[in-house]
Amino acid sequence: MAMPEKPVLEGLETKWDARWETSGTYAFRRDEATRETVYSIDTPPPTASGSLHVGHVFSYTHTDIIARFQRMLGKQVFYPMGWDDNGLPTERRVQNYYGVRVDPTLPYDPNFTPPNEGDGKTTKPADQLPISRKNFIELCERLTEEDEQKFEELWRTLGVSVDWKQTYRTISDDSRRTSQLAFLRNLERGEAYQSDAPTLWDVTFRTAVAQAELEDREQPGAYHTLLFTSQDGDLRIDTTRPELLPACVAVVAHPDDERYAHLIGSEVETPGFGVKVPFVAHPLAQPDKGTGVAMICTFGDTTDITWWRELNLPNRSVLGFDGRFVPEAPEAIATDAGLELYAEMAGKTVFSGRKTLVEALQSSGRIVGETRTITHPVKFFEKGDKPLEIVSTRQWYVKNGGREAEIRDRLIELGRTIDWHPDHMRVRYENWVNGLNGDWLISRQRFFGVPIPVWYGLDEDGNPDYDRVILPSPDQLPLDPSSDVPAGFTAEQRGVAGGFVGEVDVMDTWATSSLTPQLVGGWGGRDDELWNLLTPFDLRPQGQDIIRTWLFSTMVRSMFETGKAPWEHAAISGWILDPDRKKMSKSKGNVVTPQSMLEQHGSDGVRYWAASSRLGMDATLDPQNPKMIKIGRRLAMKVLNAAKFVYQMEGEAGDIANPIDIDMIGDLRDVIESATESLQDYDHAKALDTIETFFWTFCDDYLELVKERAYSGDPVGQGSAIRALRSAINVLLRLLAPYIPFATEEVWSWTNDGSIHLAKWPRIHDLPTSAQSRGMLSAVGEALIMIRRAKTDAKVSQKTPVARAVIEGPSETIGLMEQAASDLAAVGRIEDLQFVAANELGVGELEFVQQEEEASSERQTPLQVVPNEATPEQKAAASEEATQVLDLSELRAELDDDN
RNA sequence: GGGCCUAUAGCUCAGUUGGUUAGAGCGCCACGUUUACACCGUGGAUGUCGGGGGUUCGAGUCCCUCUGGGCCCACCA
Repeated sequence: MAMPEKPVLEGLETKWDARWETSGTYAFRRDEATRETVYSIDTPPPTASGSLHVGHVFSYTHTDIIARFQRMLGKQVFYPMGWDDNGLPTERRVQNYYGVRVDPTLPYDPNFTPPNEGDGKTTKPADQLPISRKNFIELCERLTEEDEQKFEELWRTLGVSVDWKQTYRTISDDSRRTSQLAFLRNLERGEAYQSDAPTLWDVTFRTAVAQAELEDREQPGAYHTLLFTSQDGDLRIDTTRPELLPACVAVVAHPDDERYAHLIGSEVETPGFGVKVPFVAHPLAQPDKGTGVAMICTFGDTTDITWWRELNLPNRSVLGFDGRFVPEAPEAIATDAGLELYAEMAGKTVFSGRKTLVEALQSSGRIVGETRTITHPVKFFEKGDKPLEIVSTRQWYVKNGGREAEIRDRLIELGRTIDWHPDHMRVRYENWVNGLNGDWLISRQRFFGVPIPVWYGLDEDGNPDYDRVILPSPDQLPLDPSSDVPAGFTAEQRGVAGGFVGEVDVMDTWATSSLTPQLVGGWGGRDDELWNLLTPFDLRPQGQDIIRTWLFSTMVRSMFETGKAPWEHAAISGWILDPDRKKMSKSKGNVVTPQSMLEQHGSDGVRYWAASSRLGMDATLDPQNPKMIKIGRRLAMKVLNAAKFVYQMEGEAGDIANPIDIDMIGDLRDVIESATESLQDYDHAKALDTIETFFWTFCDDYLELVKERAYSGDPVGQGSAIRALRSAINVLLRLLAPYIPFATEEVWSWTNDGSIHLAKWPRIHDLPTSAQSRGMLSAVGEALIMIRRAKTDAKVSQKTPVARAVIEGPSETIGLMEQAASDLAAVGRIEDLQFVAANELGVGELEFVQQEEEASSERQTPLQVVPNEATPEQKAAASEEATQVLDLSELRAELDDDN
């Protein structure tokens, strides 16, 4: 391919993405693969309905660098891409985009067309058109497909070397089948079970949520002091949730609290409702909180659940699934006044129920003192807008060690079998495992997701008997129990006494994405050969925020299925912070769209920015001034230009004979060794630093130094230089290829047929000389700097000819410099270049060294070259003197004569 | 309350098992258009290594402690 007159970065993304696609550059060549030669990646599936942000670009670049490195090492890289279309984000987006909502009672309409087709408007639920579940799911599939197209375009622009034939969607038939199969196997082995128990509940979405989906938010609240009645008279109890008083089942104090010891075992009466409840003791009660006595309600918080369980208390729930007080008062409320009070609260929300109760008790004098407002952390569903309530419902769970120490220990053990990058991320995993307080709740009362594939038998009254679980046969999968019929039944028996009813819940989105290795790897009899080829996967790359969800849940599923960890390495990327060191997020309005970033600065530049951060380290990005991206762009540009410069040198490559050429290649050998080692250790940033540092030295010093010789016509010197230059460029391109794949591929194409990304990673025995570096390049670089500085100090062009120059320094350094004397003289335009050993004190104790200043009096163009070790005073003196005697007009004249 | 990470030049960051005078890039200042590169080149200035204490011949590095920043978990009466 022809080398362009003036190489540019613009357009390289489109050009090369298309060629990589048609050439199948990144295709996984299965027939050529064995487990030993495969490098398999368990790529994170981005949420299809979200938008990609710079954080994605950041972490996917990290993964891509590893993928490209491994590919160049000769591995068959299995690098798939998946999309997570399950879950609430999709559901919500579809509701708003099409203006619809699910009504599960409606029949499927095959000719349905959505009322709206546009993004950006949030329609109110009242305006949304009710449609059947199946129609809704079809819309979800349609919209996510459109989203996935956009995502793919972005990844292609970024140069992520994914094999686009290896893609999966978590809503596809295969994925649903895999997910349901894995669930049924968990069920078969007793790892999945259903239980009717208090559950954290989001009243807006009307679904149960799992521990991993919780987050605390600071909320305003208020302490009220209620007066209960004990055998001693008034008993003061502080609470922030007075509205749960009708659900009060006991009051509790710490067993060692002497103030209340005599009351333990007695009964007290609740204010307003007149219910007698036991006074119990429990170590979780904190004497210093409030009055030291707490009321136990079903259920105000998770501590209530613990008390309720451990103290074997009755359940008097008052909040319904909609977060409102249920119509019927708990049976324990028997007084007329109590029933009347409850009737006022029934049907109200938590907020107005509280108001009603507080006003009633204040007027009857059973709330005393001032209410004290506070702010305190309250549990929320991470995607929800209202505080979670706790309701008792039947739900499906998968064991995760939250209740069994033995499972926890195995999970910790498996976590130690994988290499974490960085290593301390393992601690986060272990902290999470050790802090679990319940099994994994996988059922969700939602519509879009993978259905739980079971039915229940109906008794003779037509009520479901949840103990009679009817299971499908594996060949029925994937299935939807609300439309499919279990074996041995007919469709007419659905909902009929003695018949069956389908489970209406779907699985948590993590229940499917915890199976990404299985989804993409052909598990479950779909492709056993592939599964054996890929597992355990080599790499799980992901963000640190989803260690507790994705990483953990994948580990759980793998432990139950295989008894092993699903991967050998986990690479954890950090956050993107804005200039104020805040995590970037949509709600803060400080996000930059990756598309605009890539368009504006080019993919190689953006990749460079991402690559300069180590795994696990947060990176800053100032969208107004993306410094690192600009530097990356400059590097890519320099690669194009330096390579072009080298390739346009005419002349035959000869043997590497010149000492400086040998030494440069020797330095390059060290770079290859160091960069390879870093990359094998998943330290892409360190490798890049090593490569880049050498590359700039190569351009600024070596290339400048030898270019005169490369053009000289001296067959030996020229041949050596050209050979060295071409070898070095060739190696440097390959070293940089994982980082800046577009610029390097462009340059590679000028002199090669195949893709650089399928070229072999450089090895030291490929170099044209096996000699070790003696540090000549850096010594000569020093000399170059001295010469340049002298000219800069003299305020003359670097091109200015010099009659005589003397370089001083320690004899060892001088010796190295001397071997490049002719190159130095050529680049410095020095007629008479001499080297003088300075006294032995040299390095280390410079301030005592008296440097002799050399000056040529000939032709009155003195150039003083002062070794870098000189003190600032000496430098100043030298420069001053030189300036004084310098005849600039004469210099200019000489320069003009040259031209 | 428990845990993890982090603090080095104005900014973003390197700094290996402790070892001469702590580095790079950006920015800044000065100079310069040279057989590729103005999306450019050359050179220069820039530090209480967050504070305090300790170990050591020697500490940015190891230990203790305090402080700031970030994150996770627990608490939620």
